[in-house]
This record gives sequence, C-alpha cells and structure tokens, in this order.
Amino acid sequence: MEYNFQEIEQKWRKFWADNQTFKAKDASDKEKYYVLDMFPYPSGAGLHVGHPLGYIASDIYARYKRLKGFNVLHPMGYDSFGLPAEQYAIQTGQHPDTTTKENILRYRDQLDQIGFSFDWSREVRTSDASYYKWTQWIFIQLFESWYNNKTQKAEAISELISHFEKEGNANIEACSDCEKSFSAEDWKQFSEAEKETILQEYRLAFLADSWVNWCPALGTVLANDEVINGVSERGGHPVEQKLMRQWSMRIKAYAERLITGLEKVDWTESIKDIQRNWIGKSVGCSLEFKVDASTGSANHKIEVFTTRPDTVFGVTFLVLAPEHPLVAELTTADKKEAVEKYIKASSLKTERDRQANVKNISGEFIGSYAIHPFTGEKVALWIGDYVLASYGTGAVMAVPCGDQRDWDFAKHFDIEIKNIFENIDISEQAYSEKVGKIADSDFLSGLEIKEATKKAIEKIESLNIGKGKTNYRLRDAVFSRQRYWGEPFPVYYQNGLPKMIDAKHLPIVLPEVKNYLPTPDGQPPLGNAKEWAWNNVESRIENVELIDNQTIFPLELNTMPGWAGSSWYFLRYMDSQNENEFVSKKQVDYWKNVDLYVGGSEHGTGHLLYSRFWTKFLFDKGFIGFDEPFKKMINQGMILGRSSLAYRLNYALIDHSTPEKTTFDGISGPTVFITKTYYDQCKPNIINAEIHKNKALIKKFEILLEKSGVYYNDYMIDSISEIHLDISLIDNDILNIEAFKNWREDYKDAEFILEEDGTFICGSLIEKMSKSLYNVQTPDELVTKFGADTLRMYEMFLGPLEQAKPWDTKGINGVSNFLRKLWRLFNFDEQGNAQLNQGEVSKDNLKTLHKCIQKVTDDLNRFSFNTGVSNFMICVNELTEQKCASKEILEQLVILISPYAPHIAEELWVKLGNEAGTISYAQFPSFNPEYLVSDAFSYPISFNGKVRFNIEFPVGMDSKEIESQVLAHENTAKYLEGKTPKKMIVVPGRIVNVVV
RNA sequence: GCCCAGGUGGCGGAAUUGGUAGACGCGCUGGAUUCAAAAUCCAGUUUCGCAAGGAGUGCGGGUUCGAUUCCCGCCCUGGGUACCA
Repeated sequence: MEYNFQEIEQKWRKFWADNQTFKAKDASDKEKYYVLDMFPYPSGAGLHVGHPLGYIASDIYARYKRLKGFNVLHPMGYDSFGLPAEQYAIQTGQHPDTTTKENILRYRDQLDQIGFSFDWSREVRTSDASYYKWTQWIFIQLFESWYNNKTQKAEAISELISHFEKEGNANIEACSDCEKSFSAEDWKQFSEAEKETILQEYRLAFLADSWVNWCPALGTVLANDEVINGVSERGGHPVEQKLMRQWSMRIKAYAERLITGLEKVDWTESIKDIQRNWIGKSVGCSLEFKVDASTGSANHKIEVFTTRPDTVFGVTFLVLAPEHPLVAELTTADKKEAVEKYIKASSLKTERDRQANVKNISGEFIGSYAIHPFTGEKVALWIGDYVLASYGTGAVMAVPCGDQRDWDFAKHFDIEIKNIFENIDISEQAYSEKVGKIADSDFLSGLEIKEATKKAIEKIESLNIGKGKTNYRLRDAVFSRQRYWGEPFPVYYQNGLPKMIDAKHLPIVLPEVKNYLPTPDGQPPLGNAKEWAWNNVESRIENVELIDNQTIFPLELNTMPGWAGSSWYFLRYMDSQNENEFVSKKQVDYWKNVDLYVGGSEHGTGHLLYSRFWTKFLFDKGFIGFDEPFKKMINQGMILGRSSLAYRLNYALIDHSTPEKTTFDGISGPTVFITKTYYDQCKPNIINAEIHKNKALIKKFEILLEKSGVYYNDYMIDSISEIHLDISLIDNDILNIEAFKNWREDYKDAEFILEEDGTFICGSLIEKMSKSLYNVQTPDELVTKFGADTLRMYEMFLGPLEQAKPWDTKGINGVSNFLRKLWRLFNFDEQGNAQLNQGEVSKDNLKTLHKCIQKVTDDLNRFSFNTGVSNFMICVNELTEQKCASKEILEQLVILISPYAPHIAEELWVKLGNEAGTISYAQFPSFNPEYLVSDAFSYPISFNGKVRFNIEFPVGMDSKEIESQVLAHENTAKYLEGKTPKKMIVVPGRIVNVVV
C-alpha cells in the first residue's frame, strides 16, 4: 500500500477538528506552557510560504511540549484592523469588515491545510467589538493613571489629585511635561479646564499639541517606528512635521524599565540591542550658561544637556536649535537679518532634506555671548540645525576637541578649538574616546575622564548650576490616527475637555459610514457618522451638557493605531470569551506570560516595545502578575523569493539597401532568448562588441534569423535584458518552453538559443517575494503536490530558523522521499496491514533509535529544527538498511516524529494498533545511554609524537576503566614506544592526555 | 559613522564545551532493475595528484599538541540606527 498523503492528511485534520484535540484546558495539574505566534494581518494576498515558517516551528515546539506532559496553550488570531483594508474600501466601497472577514476565511483555510495544532476555540480578532471593547477599557485605565517616579510605577490619577489638593505639586516626582509648580491653594483656585490641562501633563494617555509625523498622502499621523528614512513604512509616501492635537501615550515613563527588563528575558542580543538603541539612554548632566549682560539680558540662562561634563573647559561656543525659544531675543540687531533667513531656511527643510545633507555644515552666529560658568570667559552663541529642538534642552555646549560635529563646525566657521586632553593630537580630528586624562581644566586637570565626569557633576550640582540627568531618545507615542478602520476612542468632549465614557457603556462600536475618506471640513472619516457620534454620547452620558454646535462633535473622531490591539492580545487568548473582564485574574495567574514567542524581528521597535509597555502598566495596576509579556523569543528569518530570469537579446536588424532602415523602422525579427551559459559568457561586459565576439552564440543567432525568414542584410546586437519569468514555468532552472510561449501573448513566437543538450537554462536572483517579480510561492500548491507533512519538514529543513533564506523547492523531493521511506518501513500489505515483528529488538535498531532520540531531543531544545529533520533522515536510512521491522522501535520513532509530521504519525500510530488521537498526548521517548555504547577504543585520531592523543570511548564509562583500557590498547603501545606514562588525564568528551 | 549578525563544496547547510571538516538533503556521474519511462536501489562526488601524498572553512597574523570554533588586524555581505549632544 502506497503512502497516500492526501487521504491521510484530510482524515486527521477532520479528526482533530471533530475531537477538539488541541483545546487547552484552563485548569490542569500539568505544568503550563504558552507558545505564541505573532498573529497575522489578514491581507488580501493570502499566505505565502514565508508566513508558515514561524508557525511550523512553534507548532513543532507546542506538540513537543504536549508530549513532554505540559498543558500547552497554543492559540491563533488575527490583527484585523489595518490600513490595506481601508484603502481597499476607499477604492472599491467594500466595507473593510467584509474584506477582512473574507481574507480571514482564506487564511484559516490555508492554515488548516498545514495541520497546525492551534486551539481555535480561543481565536481573537482585534476588529471584533467584543475584543476592542477591552482595548478601549485599557485606554481608560491609562487615562486614569500617572507615573510615580518615587514608587517607579503607575498609580491612579485620583491619588495625584488628592495630593495636589493637599500640597500642590511639591514633593511629586512624576514622569510629566508639567514644568510649573503650584501650591494646594493654587490648585483649588484653578478652573476645571486649568486643572484638566495640568492633569493632561501627568496622565499616561493624554491629549497634547505635539509635533507629529504627518503623511499627507495617507491623510494620517504616523508613529516614529512607522516612518523609515523620512517616508511612510506603508506606501513610501513623504512625511512632514506638523503640530497637531493628538492622543499620546507616555511611554517615556517606562524608558528605564523597558531597558532593565530586557535583562530578564531570553531574547537574542541583537533584538535587545535594537530596543536599547531605540530607547537611547544617555547619562550626563544639565548645565546652565548665563547670558553675557553686555550683549543680552543677563536674566537669561541657557540650559544645555551633555554626556561629557568632563570636557566643560573645552567649551568654545554654544549652539542652539534654530527653534530654541531664546533665539529671537538674543539675536543682536546686526545679525538679525542673517539669523532670520537661516531659521526660515531650516524650517523649510523637510526631515528628509536634513538627513540627506548630514555632511553640510550650516549655522549662524547670533551676535550675543554666554558666560562660561567656570572660567567666566565669553562664549559665542550660534544656531545650527544639527542641534534638535526636541532632544535634551535644544541647546548644546560645543566642545570641538572632543566631539567630531563640534570640531567640524568650529573648523568651518573658524572658531577656536581648545585642547583639554593630555598628549592627544586634535589637529586632524576630535578625540571622542572615553579614556585618557584631562588637562588644562582647573579642578579637573590630571583626572581620568571617568573620574573627571563624576567630579564635574558634583561641582555643577554643588554650585546649583545644573544636575546629573538621564535623557532618553524614546519619544512619547502618538496614539491618534485619522482613519476609519481602527478602534474608536471611548472619549467624549464636554466644554472642550476630554472625558472617558463609563466602562459599563463599552464598547463604542465603529459606525457604518458611506465614505471612508476624511470629511470635506477636514474631520477624520468618523466625522461622516454624525448621528453615531451624537447618539453614543446622549445615550451613555447622564446629565451631559453638550455644546450645541453642529460643527463640533462630542465624540472623539480619531481612531487608535494598529499597535493598540496587538499590545495585549496575548492576554485575551487566556480568557477569550470573558464578557466581564479583559482577562480574569484566575486565568492570567495560571497561564502567566508567554513562554515562547515566535515572530519576525522587524517588530523590534514597534509591537514588541508597546506590548512590553502595556504589560508593565497592567502589572503596575495589579491586573496581571508579571511585567514582561514574552519570556523567550525566537525571530524567524524572512523567506526570500527566488526569481527566475531569461535573457533576451536586444538587437536591431539593418537593411543596407535602404539606408538607416532598422528594426525600429519596421523590420522585426523574432524575440530571441539565450540560455544562461551564453549569458554568463557575455556577462562581464554586456556591450555589443563582447557579444559579437562570442562566435558560438552569433552562429546560432544567425541560423535562427535565417530560419525566421525575415529579410535583413546586417544586424547589431545591442545588449541583453534580464526578464523575470513566472516560477511555475521553470523546473530545476529548466524552462518549459511551450508553457512559456503560452504565458504571455508577446512571447508566443519567441525563439530560443539553447544549451548543447537542447535545454534552456534560466538564471536566478534572490529577492523579496513579490507578485510583480513572479516569484511568490503559496503553500497551497505544495500541499497539494507533496502534502502538509512534507511542506512542514521541508520548511524546517531549509536552514536555521533565524536566518533569512531564499525559498527554493529544489530539495523538497528529498523530504518527500524520506516520508515515503518511513512509510515503507512498516511493510504494508495490500489490505494496509503492517507486517511487523513483535518483541525482538536488535541491538543495532536500538542504537539507531536512541541516537535519534538523543539528537532530536537536543535539536528541539535548541530550536534547531533543520538538524532535527536531518537526524530523522539518518535514522530512517539506518533502519531501512537494518531491515528493521520491530514494532517497538517504530512506535517510538512515530512519537518522536509526530511534532514534525503529525498527519503521517497519527496514521502510523493507529496502524500500530493504538487508539486514534492518543499520540498527541503520548509519552515523548527518552534515550537510554546504554544503547549508545560504541565500539570502545576503535582508533586513535591524532598524536603529536609526545604527549596526547584522541580515543573514542563508550559513553558513561568510568575514567579508571578508560585509563586501564587505553594502556592495554595496541595503538597506545605503538605510540608510547615502551615508555611508561607519568600521568594520564581523562578529559570529558573523547580526549585522553597521556603525559610521558 | 556607530551597534549587531554572518562569510564552510556546484547549491541549501552540518560540525552542541577547541578534537576524524563537509553530516543530511539537492544536483551531478556511473551502475542495477525495466521493452521503455517514472519510481526504487547500489557506488562515487571539497580540491590538486595516476598514486603515495598535499592543500583546504573570506584575507593576514597569533594562542594551542590540535582552531570552522578562541584572540588581534583587515576585507566582504546582510540587518538595525543616525546630526540624540
């Protein structure tokens, strides 16, 4: 009986679904294990072979953990709010909900085909009102909280208010934008609006006018991580800075904990680095420079932030950002014109231009001076757009000897460069290393840089002209989007002040709109749903006083960004049906955080940061008992496409009898493609002369032209073009010429210059999978052709999980053959009964099996699934060779392989006489080292003539035993040449040191 | 520029703490089986050499009895990030 994967796989998929085999139990004596995949955005294109890579790996691991006796939670869902569905809606009028649901059906169908062990009863969709109800609820919690730096956690805003009532904002250490101080008295006299304005500066979710990345083409704002090189991540549209009133998240409050928390998670160093860089912690101090009274108002001080207070005696000028608030006042009359011109010019520069002209040094002297706090010298004030208004204090103290940009600036404008480093030459460039000694610096002279830094801060603090400070590059996250297809805010406005809609009225359900574009008067798309906005408020808010003005909406019309729903979804899986809580305490205390998270590293600065932030917040508020969401993470590499290329000769036919008449004037020869060999010969120089030198190619080309019957009397080959071909036309780089001719109308009459053996070989190129490059491979066709088990094993076999790698189906036969070999081990007769031996197990069989168990277990623990597949192949090859037909051996092997190839394993399990479905929770085999005993002391490996050599000895053997056997061995005698060893050292592994 | 990862046959890639480099698979070559093909099976396949034997894990050095593995310098590829003071 042949291995009929189609029948088998269909049968078991149905069995698993009917019996809910993988439904996770909420209460169990077993230890829990939570394996999670990053849930997909259900795009219209469906899954390609890259998507399942991580899912297969996590599925293998989840199945392995079940076999190891864990209660495994392995859910799946959809991140179903997003831009593409909305843009599709704008184009076609189709409701995003409709297209999203269709796409989800397709995804589900494709996922099901691969045989994942997901617990679908827990599925979540971020765009379901029953889900985003809780996203809205979490938003309210954030609004009602502030961050207390003393306790290092988020606390209720009501506590902050009662503190304000008692003693104003003295003795409050908060993460806040509030700069003024007020007393309890002040607070009581503030109007409601004034109070709220202050509270907004403390809330973790707050409204603020902020400079945002505005993308005109998309009509929305973007978060920093959604902007790449000055253009939008989606679509690549230009992004500009715009001041807008937006909801934001005070993620800065968690900057420090987001860094320190990385120490307790098991992630790769590279992704931790990405996060550390993104948060961008820098430790230094602030320092005040008084403005020189002769040139400006002496009351003004310029505060700078520096990480190098040790270099303070090297300061020769200060640079302010062009937008710095003091610039206008401190500019002297004679410099006014030039300075204003400069400010204008830099404000017109887009973010992109600024980035493009990094090497361009520009700036203006504004005419006035500051006083050096230690030397009392005058230091010139400059403006320059290399200083950013939004980082630090918007002003820097320039130390040209210690900072390359300051050095360049000083050189360019011919400003003094003071050297304050001992024995360092700074004539060619700045010295920015942090080792060495400081010189010519008063109380810092002679100190090591580290010491000097400490001392400088002490001095600055004691003089009360600054203090030690830590700055973060991380900006607060903009949380408003001018979009339709996202979560509505649970926010209404009363007298212009934002208020939360009571949680009992949630969810605020997304309305139907006729038009998904912004309204003519510039409101976001939800502005098209006037009635919805009014009704929601009137029906939910008691005694609400609404501003009776038709143009102002009482409800927030922005929606939340894509990362809102994905920041907490892993919690919802634990209790997805709960209508009363986002997750019950009982469930979250049992399942805790995700033990293994699998997904791409491209989310390093987005999703992974935001979900850590929300987790820490929910922890602070006592809703959950842990503050890191993902304990261990594996980042699977991207699967790249392998495009196929054919090479087209671009040539002109010339008719000398009618001068200048060429192909372009009507003589058309056939489209000619040349096989890869000829292309490679011409490749180094694709200029006509080189092509014409290739005699063999030219001869074939001429024969071809002759055959085509076109009239010409000369020709000129101009160049060779690479043409992308649909990969379905190619098998092992050999082109199916007939299929190719039918592929596109213009190639119907194409001619081919072939290899010597008559085939046409295509070239290839590794690049991103894309429809337009004809290199997209969907899993569907492979599942049909080879089966899900083969696909699963093949995707793992391709290479290390974490590496980016090209997709290539060349080797899939090998995996397919392997599964058939495995099937054949069972010696099925016509009736499908396995012909196996019971009871007798050969030593060789045992050794093969246990070697396999040992290696495969190790591979699983190391997430090295590619070597896992290889080890199965070795095992099956050996068992085939040994003609193993032992029931006991095969039963163990089937369990072992079931995480990788679950369908065939289920079938074979039943064929062995076991109850259907029980394999999913069977006992994972453990290896017995006794069976791994090798033939001891078979051969010495190397010998340096004097002291050491390598010997293979049996696992677990006593070292005394080894010593005596080494001495007794004939090879030892050969090397020792009659001498007695002084000492013998047995090193774990396979090394024996014999000292003569 | 800075940070991180990587560089091994014709190809994807193994080599877990320094110990027979190239496992396993693809491809290729030869053979068996077959009327024939597919499928299957057997043998070979880093390179130079008829062979004995050399050389060999991006390049140059080093440590070591022994280095793909550790150290120093360089080159290349991929990823992250960027006037962040």
